[in-house]
Amino acid sequence: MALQNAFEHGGETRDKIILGKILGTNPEFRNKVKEISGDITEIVSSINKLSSEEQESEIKENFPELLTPKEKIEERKGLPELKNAEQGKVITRFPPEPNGYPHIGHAKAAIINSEYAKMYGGKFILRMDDTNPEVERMEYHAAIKVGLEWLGIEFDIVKSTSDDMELFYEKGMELINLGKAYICTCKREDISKNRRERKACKCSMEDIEKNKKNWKKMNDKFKPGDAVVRFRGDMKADNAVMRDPVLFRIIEGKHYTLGKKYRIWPSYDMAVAIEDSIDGVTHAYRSKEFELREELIDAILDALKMRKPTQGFFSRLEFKGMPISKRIIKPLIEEGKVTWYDDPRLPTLEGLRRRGIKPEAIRKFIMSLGLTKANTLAPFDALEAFNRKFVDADSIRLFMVSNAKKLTVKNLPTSSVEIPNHPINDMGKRTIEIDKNFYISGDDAQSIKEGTQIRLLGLGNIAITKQGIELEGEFVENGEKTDIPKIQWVSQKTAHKIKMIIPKTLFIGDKFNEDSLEELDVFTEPYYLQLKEGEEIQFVRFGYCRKDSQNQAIFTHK
RNA sequence: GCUCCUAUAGUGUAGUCCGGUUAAGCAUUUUGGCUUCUCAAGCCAAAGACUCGGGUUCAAAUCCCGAUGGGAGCACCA
Repeated sequence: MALQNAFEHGGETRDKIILGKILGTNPEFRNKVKEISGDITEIVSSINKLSSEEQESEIKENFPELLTPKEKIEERKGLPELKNAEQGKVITRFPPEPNGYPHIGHAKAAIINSEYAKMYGGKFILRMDDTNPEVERMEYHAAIKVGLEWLGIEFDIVKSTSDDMELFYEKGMELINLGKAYICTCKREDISKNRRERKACKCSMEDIEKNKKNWKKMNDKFKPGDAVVRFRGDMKADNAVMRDPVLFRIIEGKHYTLGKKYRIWPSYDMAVAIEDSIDGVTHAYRSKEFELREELIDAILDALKMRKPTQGFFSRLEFKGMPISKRIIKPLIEEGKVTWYDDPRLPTLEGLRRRGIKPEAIRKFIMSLGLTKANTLAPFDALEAFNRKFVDADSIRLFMVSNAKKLTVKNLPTSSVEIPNHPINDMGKRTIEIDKNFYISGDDAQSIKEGTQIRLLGLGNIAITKQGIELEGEFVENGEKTDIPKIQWVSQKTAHKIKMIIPKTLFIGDKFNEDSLEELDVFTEPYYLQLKEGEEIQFVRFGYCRKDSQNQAIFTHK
């Protein structure tokens, strides 16, 4: 063994390493460490005296099997195992609030939870967490559904938290009757101040009868802000969330599905605790800003003697320079700095879709990030790499020239060429009508020298006879030379002009990048018009792009 | 300020729970090479990491203590 190690590490080994290896493979030696370590030191020093050639021949002679390369360790596939999980009995859930457009962060929560359900052959619930009528809208509700559908996520149950309003009241009443909750009529600022200073207010001293009366008053007399229901936690707790948090409050706004039917609404903690418990959720995973709520949710369920789910947390996912929060995106839209939530510079699902990112790539990408709690500020190119793999196999290759320069070619033998749509896969061919007038890219035109040859891809070699603002060339019969620039081209007579949109990082540091959207006028082949909207294409030597419309393409990535 | 979470190559992670069979695996990025009528894809190779300081131990990325960096909570938002 020592011999092998020495050989693998440049002819030198160390006794500590060998000792570790022996104890690792043969745990029975672990209580005899003292006895064997002397032997090891001896063996190691004798081996280190040998030259590496001697070591090698020694191995060949006595232990030839050691020379076969070591097998690589296999990496764990998929997500880490769940605690307390039983095959077939796992229920997970994704509870978005319909208060905005879905983004990559939603995708992470939805994908992780749905993967877990799949992994254990369990069920997956979509629950619209709609307990704040002031900010929720049908528009967002619909957008979330569309986004999830696009991602290819399937649900066994779809519901809304507000379906269970009567149950919340029932449980709220129960908590009041148990003395585990009380009505607080203090001012908002005082509550906040007391929580900060860990002081109880006198409302918390009121008896159950008074609380019951006040609960009724919340339904009719009290105005929003006059009274809230608070959980009797522990005002001295280190975890600030436990300092008598709000369970119910009065909101008079119109709910997007229930209208004005209710005016007392449960808070997040109350709603999540009850819902997860009655929905049978076994594992509740959410992003880690909720970590402190774990204790509270358990406490609420304990007080009600209800079943508790296993909770877990993962880091938030954001991209460098791509804001996720409505607080930042909304003003950008209002100022016209981005067009809408589907702007390809945005990490919204709509934005990613429009940019040409495939749902499978998002799924793979998110799975690759794992369940870490360390902050993830992923670079976009990691997502791009996954996407490229999905997109490459069935992206039609088309010619496109930017900053077009004219090229006139003499002696062309044909008036049309047939070009395959994909270099490897059979995706058919297209025929391009040509005459002597071409466009080539400005960058290429500049680097070409007079008197040299170039190859127009799919067409043949051209000897350049004149360089300048416009180029001239002559067709070369047996264009066998391959060690020359090979460039894409477009026929002038059929050239189709489109706008190429290149999205870039939206923010540099925390400053809006004024050059985050580059627009180019480019020419492509008429075949572009026959492609479906939304199709992914690769403009040869330029990159992958998504057809946005007949006159516009969006650059996806290299 | 108080409380909690977190720290592995340029980047993202595996390994950490239960210390040794791995002088740290994978992906991405970068750089070379092969292949090619694309600067794509594919194939091969190279480069590159355990935040710092103590402690425990024969042995620490792994356990303990401390420091430092990053994030979150301290809402009648979720």
